[in-house]
Amino acid sequence: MGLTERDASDEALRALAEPRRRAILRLVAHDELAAGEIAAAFEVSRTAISQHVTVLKNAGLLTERRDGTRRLYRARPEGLAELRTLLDEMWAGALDNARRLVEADRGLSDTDEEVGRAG
Amino acid sequence: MGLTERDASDEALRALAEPRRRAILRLVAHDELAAGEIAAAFEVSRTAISQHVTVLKNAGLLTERRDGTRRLYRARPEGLAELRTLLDEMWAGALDNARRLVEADRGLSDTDEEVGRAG
DNA sequence: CGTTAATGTCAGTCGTTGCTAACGTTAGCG
DNA sequence: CGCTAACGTTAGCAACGACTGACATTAACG
Repeated sequence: MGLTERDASDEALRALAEPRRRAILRLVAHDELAAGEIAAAFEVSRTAISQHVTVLKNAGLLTERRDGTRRLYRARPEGLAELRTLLDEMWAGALDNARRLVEADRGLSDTDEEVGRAG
Repeated sequence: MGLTERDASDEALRALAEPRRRAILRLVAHDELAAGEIAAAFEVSRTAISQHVTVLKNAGLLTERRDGTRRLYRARPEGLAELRTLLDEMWAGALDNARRLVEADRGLSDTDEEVGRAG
């Protein structure tokens, strides 16, 4: 079967996988900035930044607002929230696994598995 | 350039960007499975699965336990928690932005800080 | 209407990565 | 030992993605 997963969560997760895109997102999380201002914060060309911004916009992590020839961007909290929901789902599954180990530990003292260990 | 970010969060985020790796993670979130069992759940070769598991392990999202010639894997909740923390930081920034807009609507004026430049 | 400013888009290059096939490694069995 | 089973590892290839330079587009201004 096709493994070409194409939902919004996948797109947003893949967009966040890029360090440069995360930097852009942090930049526009505090203030609404124009494309030129964003590009000025990096050493790469404006073309690269424009493409990154397009990816972030398609992923629903960014909002575009036009003001004359300029285009202002800012982070979209809803997009981040969706990502956190996806992570929470996986986290719930892992927690279910951890709880199973804890229950097994109640009845058995032979196993030496460690769960929730800060390393 | 000096933008080669190499912390654990970056590695985990990039590991989760792959749909196949997310599927593996969901698989071992419910039960502890051997490498062969994981590979049997997909159409790709065992080699590909082994490499994906290595990536997930290096990202701190997986735990390896050896039993004879077999290697059992299960999800590590801490790794997911770190990712959620990273997302929460970004989310906090976006919320700060939203709160600023709300305060502006109420007529309050606040001092803004300069944006950190990369480079 | 022509010019400039701000920005997006296209084609091509190059590093990265997910994949397969072949080989190496470790643990159990006789 | 030799043999088998369950893995990981390496080399090589094809696809994807990030980047740059050149061109297209849109809006203000005289």
